[in-house]
Amino acid sequence: MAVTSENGRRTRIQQENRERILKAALDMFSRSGYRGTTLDQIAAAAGMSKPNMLYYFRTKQELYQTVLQETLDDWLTPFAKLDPQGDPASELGAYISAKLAHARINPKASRLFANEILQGAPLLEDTLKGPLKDLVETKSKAIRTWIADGKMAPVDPLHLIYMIWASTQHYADFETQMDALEGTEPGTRDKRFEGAERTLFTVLFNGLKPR
Amino acid sequence: MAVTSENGRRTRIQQENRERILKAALDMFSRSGYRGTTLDQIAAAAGMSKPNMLYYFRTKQELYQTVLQETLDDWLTPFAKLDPQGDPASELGAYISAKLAHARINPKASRLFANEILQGAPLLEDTLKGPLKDLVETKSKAIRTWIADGKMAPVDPLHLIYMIWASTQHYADFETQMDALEGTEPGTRDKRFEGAERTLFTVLFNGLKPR
DNA sequence: GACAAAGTTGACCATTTGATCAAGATTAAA
DNA sequence: TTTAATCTTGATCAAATGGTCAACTTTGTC
Repeated sequence: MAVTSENGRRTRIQQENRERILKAALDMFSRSGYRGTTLDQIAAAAGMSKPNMLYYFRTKQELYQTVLQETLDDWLTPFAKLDPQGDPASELGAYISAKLAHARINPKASRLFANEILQGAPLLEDTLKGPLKDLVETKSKAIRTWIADGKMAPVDPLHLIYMIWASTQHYADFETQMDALEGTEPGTRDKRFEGAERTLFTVLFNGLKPR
Repeated sequence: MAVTSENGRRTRIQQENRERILKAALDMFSRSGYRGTTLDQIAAAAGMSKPNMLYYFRTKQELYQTVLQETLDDWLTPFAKLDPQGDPASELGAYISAKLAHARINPKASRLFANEILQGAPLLEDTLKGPLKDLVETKSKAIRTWIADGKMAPVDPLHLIYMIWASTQHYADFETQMDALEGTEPGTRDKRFEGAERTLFTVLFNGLKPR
């Protein structure tokens, strides 16, 4: 018997437990990767027995894919909002801010995603080659238009996008390294994100000014 | 009996086999991480039996640490070469080129490193908090001097360093994503690295011009 | 060529881990 | 309160995996 009835409705308990499990799974998978995480760990973190957890997600794969899919949606949203009608400074600025906010608020999602890409993205291939690719092409076109209109310096849109992704996600994915370099006194993390935004704005805006 | 004699000298066979094992280990660990890689896989990739491999590296940990340490040295070298006496454009330019070259030629080393940081860098903590931290502080000082001398725009050195690390390493760590977005026809990869260098130079140099 | 050291591996072991199952406990609708 | 569906878990299993060992082969030195 499936855990959700045919009509797809979920009981109160299902709702709560699925949520607890997915949260625990994100915690563990984002830190240790798929193979590095055990079902026992997730079950313990979710505060229930392993068989009970497997009552909600039948296999480790299914659990992992569910977590991954949910984080991926978060990841795509801000990029889709980039508006070709706006001007580059405010649009790219808003995008950078959104990406940094995501790295600050939900670093685990970013790490899970990074982990998956590092392993060769076996489960992400379809999304990357489909929806993401389409999105990238659309946004690249917008950037090219901005350039043609003399609103920003001529740079390859693709590499500009990579640069923004890289230097924002870095604050989530490499947080361990930054903590080691800067220490972890309270407040350090917030200051870091402020500094990141200031520096990215300075470099990118001056760097992309039309000339 | 240890695999290397007390005098630390290695036989011809030891030399060759260690090298083969380390290469195979880097291949596997960089793709699948520590937990995701099995000794059987590494032994097979190295073309020898598992017990024989364990004759050269007594445990999986020891093998992993050896690989990690070797890649780490590569990672640190170009950064150490950044010369405060030079001018920012040529020094940072050379550094960016070196980092991109490293990402192009040895992406596996970069991925192994990224993997380790993502997992919380349990084995790298000492290096990060010691040698790397010292290096970062030294180079930050150099950048601050450049700024004080009016040779470049005022930006937080730490975040500038992060930005350079992020946007160069990205070309190794997220290669899978880029391949999915751009396809994998022959030549694509080389063109990508050219475009990366061009774009990074444009954005960073214009972005960091003194004003 | 003799022989000690170095190198090699099939067979095996103990532990970990994803998954199953039967049996019991809880929940909610009537 | 009854009862069927839902929820929960201890016990258990089979496969995978890190590591050991004894026996055998190869290498290099005299």
